[in-house]
Amino acid sequence: MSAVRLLVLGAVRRHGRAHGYQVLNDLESWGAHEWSTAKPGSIYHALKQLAKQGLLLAHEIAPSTAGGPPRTEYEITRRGAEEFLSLLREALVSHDQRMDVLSSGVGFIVHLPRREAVALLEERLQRLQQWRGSVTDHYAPEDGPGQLGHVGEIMHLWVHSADAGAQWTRGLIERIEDGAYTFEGEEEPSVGVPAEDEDHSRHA
Amino acid sequence: MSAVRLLVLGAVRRHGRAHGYQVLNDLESWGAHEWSTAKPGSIYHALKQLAKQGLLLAHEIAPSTAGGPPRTEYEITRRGAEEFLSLLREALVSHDQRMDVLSSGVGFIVHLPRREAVALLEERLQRLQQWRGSVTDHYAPEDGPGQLGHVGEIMHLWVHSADAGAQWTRGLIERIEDGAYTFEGEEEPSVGVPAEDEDHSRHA
DNA sequence: GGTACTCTACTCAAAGTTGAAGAGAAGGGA
DNA sequence: TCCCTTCTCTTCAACTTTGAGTAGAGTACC
Repeated sequence: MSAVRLLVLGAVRRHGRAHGYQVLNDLESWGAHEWSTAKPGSIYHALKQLAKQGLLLAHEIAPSTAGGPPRTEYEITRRGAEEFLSLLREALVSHDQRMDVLSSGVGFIVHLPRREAVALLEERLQRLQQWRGSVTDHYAPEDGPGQLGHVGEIMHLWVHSADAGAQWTRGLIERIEDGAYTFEGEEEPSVGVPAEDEDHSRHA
Repeated sequence: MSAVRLLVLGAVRRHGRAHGYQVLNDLESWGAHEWSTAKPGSIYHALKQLAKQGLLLAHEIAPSTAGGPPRTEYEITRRGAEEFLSLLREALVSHDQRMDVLSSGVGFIVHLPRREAVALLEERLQRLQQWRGSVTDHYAPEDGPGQLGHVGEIMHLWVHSADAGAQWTRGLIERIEDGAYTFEGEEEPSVGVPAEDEDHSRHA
């Protein structure tokens, strides 16, 4: 899964209607050019592909002043919005070793209801755990331990990073459960709100 | 930088001469199919490209039994070996958010002299540190802290992962300095060796 | 001795990514 | 006014990656 689709879809969604350069600027303002593969080429390409697949609707705009490049505005479709949510869920849940996917997911996390966000992050924890197990298995089969030599350092690296990822995820879950940020369907900025009624049965 | 070139070059180097399928199996035996993008398509493609660029030499093998696909064996060239070392150094040093590059680097680290390995990892530490700084800068400019909202979680994620990476790197440096593993130019399996004479001026 | 499975070995079209470049408009100073 | 730079907006060729497909050869069962 590439982060670009999620990023582009999310950016267009925010604007209602946007052309490539706006999307570009949006992503830049989020710092996305630092941590993702979203460069002009990829973005314009993604816009075209998404339009071809019916997830965006392309409107050709004839430039009023005559001259200038033919610009195209894009609008998100119903299917596009669905795809956005589905990519977002996938990004939060999956242990994809590429951090840009996760970062994008975090960037859009407030577009989900608070409860779902927590549930997805908990699913993420489980998958991390499971993957950690599969790594240690793969590198310590029946030949006994310590036979690996320096290649065992690769396993070490992955385990270390899985643990760090899990720790970060737990921190985020905690902050969200404590009422940080404003999620989909919530109105008030949640500063110092007491536990909400509908929320007292978390972890159910 | 893609991990595939390094991986393929390293695999061919080990064998002296290898065809695509051997490389594939090699990588699989290192678990590389789990943590890298090295799939059959990428590997065959990389072999062809590397040959085209003069880093590998292609030998067409006419199949003895007549029939079967036309297989090609590859041999590493002098320039290929140089490129291998250069990619390896880059992989160890660069903070490339893709872990497959680092993993490949670790997998080949013993093909460098012990001293150089340590030096490169120390360089890596510095770069991580520097990058960590640039992330916190980007997300906390002049608008005062705490204005970020949930997007600040992205920064949190990156900082967390930079710290985890640094910690792992320090651990590896320590193990290497303590004599673990056998590096380029060393003969004996280094169990319990005392500090070597040529090595007492590390950190110079 | 057929048929089903797995292993060896490679190819290809479609999609994604990179890095550079193109071309008009807008500002600003000599 | 003319030139220079910077900003807006997009395209393109070259390269890489993906995911599925092709195809022969061993082997193993019943």
